[in-house]
Amino acid sequence: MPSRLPNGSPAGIPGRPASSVEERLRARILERLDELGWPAPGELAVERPRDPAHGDWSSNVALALAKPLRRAPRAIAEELARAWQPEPGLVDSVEVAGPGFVNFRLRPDVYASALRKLLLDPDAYLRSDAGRGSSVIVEFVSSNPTGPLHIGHGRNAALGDAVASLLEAAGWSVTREYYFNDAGNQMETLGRSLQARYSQLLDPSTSFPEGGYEGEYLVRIAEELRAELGDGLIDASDPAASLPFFQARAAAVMVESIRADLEVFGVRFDSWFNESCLYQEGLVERALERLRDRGAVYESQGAVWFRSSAYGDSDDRVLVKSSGHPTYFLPDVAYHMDKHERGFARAVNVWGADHHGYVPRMQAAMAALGYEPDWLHCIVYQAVTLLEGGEAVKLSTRKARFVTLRELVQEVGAAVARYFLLMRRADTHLNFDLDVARAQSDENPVYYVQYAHARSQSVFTRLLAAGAHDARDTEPGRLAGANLERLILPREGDLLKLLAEFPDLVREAAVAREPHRVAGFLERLAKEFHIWYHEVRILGEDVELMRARLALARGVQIAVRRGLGLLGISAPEAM
RNA sequence: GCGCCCGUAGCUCAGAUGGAUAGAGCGACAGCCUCCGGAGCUGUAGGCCAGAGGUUCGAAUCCUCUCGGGCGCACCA
Repeated sequence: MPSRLPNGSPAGIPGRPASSVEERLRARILERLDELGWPAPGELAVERPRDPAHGDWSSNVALALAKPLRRAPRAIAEELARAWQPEPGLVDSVEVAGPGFVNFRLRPDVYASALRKLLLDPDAYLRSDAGRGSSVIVEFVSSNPTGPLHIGHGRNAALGDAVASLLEAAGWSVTREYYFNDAGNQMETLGRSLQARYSQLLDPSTSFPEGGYEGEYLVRIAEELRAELGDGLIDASDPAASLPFFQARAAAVMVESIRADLEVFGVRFDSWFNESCLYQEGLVERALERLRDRGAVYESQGAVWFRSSAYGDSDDRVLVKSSGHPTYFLPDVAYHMDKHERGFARAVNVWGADHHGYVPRMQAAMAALGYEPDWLHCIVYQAVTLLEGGEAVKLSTRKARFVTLRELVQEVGAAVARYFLLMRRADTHLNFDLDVARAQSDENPVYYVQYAHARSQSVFTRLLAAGAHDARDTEPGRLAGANLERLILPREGDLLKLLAEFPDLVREAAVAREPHRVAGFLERLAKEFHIWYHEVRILGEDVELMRARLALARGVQIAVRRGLGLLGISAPEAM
């Protein structure tokens, strides 16, 4: 995954959409440097300046070349601007400003043709080639089925799914996988807890195990069990004999319930992976052997250790306890080895902040196994605080006072829940304000974006209702043929430029694995759309102008729908 | 004690690979519906980017330290 893209070949820089305006301008700049006999700078910034007075696009090329050329940046910029040949295709004017910025204004038809491409084939328009078709496995949620999913799992699910979608848009072949720890002693505790709940139905004085899962959901499962199979599930002379049954039952019910919760949330996995398979197929032992072969393992005090400190971790880690049982870590290494052996070119994990300490040891294991340093990427997200009435609602699986993901979705809807969980950077703490999420008002940013989509739809509906046009006149393919030169208002230019940024934004968000950038873009786009909508009348007597404006509205609508789609959020045609 | 994340407007947060005068939403205040959806639009106020040094043409951004907040430091998972 190139986080930094090579500047070498003007013809086609890998990873950038070939059709993107930024890409074309970047290529053109590099051509000019080549003509002048100047080197390409190591890092070339081409970006949209905040201040429109600085042009459509701006580059730091002269500043970056100041050192290698040993000349003043301003002089370099001026020479570059002078050498710029008049050209029909892309650049309209070049200016030098400030300490040596080179500012470009592009020909309007550049943006018009970008809109046409968006209308004709949105998939192709948005698709970049950063992934080049190679495969990546995105593992997320992977919560142990000891209780219902809560809002923290929701952040994980929303992030993992959105990152997966972004990677797909960036040209990766993506597998979404859920890793299910069905072999650990948490599952045993779960079984014991269920068994105790069942016993309590028969004899309320039965004690509940220390550290058990106290949630109400286990009482319900116990009641179902009793209704279904009666009172005789526990042999009084040998209570332990029934434990595996309760464990299996509890696990099966919980997994199904998690799957259903995720379904309601709009998240589906391609694959569910059971930890127990790793043991059954001997992968755990093989992982240990592989580490041993590489000289990364030693024994001490009756335990087997991984020399992780030799691979960047702060301490060595136990793989096999002196009891002879593996730690949690060893099967996890085996699991990642399995991902690698399944042929994935990259792996992405989505982990809660409470696991951030495991990143160095897992990376150490990957290094010891000889994998590329960036084969595994861990996205670590910070905690979610649920606020209601200005107060934090405490979350705790064990103590059972919490709002489940399912309740949250029922309360505010999947769209709002997902948007709120994705609109902030993963590495900041997230305050999820239930009161704002519940509000169907201008407090709620989701509706602002969705409204842009619904609002443009209503224009098409209105047009058709008037009777003079048929449905084909509102089709994107048809509208691509509109005379877009009629879009001469500054607002229309702003919208067109914003739409032209979209492909690069999607690629950058994918490469950085940061879905919140998409949310930010959608809010900007919706804002520009609403301003424009307020300023102009789309439907009117001048049919040519109307068609141009319909094309723009359609382009915005498609971009909003695609962007929301990347976040796993619906784009309603009416609200 | 050590490690990771965070500290930007009253609140919640963006600020891309260091770039030009620090941004948005909400809240507050003042406005806009004979007009395609007012879940909208316009304007005003609000900042020593936690603090102190350093690197450089240039720092909210990189480095060091201090102070705050969160999380993690198991032969648990």
